[in-house]
Amino acid sequence: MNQELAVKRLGELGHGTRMSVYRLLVKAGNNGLAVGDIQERLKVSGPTLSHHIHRLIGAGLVRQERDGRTLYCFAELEALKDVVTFLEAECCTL
Amino acid sequence: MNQELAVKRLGELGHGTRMSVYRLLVKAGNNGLAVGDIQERLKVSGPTLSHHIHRLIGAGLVRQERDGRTLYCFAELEALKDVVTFLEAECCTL
DNA sequence: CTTATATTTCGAAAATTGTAGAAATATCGA
DNA sequence: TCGATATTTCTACAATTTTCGAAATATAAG
Repeated sequence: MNQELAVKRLGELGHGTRMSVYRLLVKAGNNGLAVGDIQERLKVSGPTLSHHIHRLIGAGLVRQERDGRTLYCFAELEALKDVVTFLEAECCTL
Repeated sequence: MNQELAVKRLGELGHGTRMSVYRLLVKAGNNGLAVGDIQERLKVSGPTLSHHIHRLIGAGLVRQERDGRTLYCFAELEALKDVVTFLEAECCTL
């Protein structure tokens, strides 16, 4: 994990809506959560939610799988764990 | 640690220059680092550096102490540790 | 094939962020 | 007091981000 990637992931999680999306996905676990379900829980428009989800995907923090008309989203837990490892190693006294 | 504060801190660290500043300060430890020394290491103008340092201060991640004409900056390690604790507790499977 | 559902892409406006030159402030030393 | 050093504040501009309505795409069901 290099600084550039860690910074990118931190930046994406440094936004209330995206953090809320990520936490919902973590809680949803292996079942994942449909985009529509996320939208129902957080109150944000479809286009806005889609935008944020795609930023999370771009940072490797979220993955999607389609099932028919429904797109399920999943948290990429390893991606966040790598960030935490980076922070502990590089930012907590050296 | 609530989500709002965690998000704020994550957002501030989600910027290359600010992350570099923070890491330099962590490495500097109890001696801290003068603003001028930071500026010498990272290549960025005074006003820009000042701006970023003040954002880190606003998030509680950095503290300053003046000694004569020199302003020393210090990393607030506990602030980051709290963020890490938040991430581990809230974002790594529940 | 037509309609309904799920989600994205397009396009555009408002807000925020990042940047640095110029000027201002703070402190020291002569 | 005057000049030098350290840093900030002011100001303004460019770039990015955030947001969402409208239109487009994808898939399923009838």
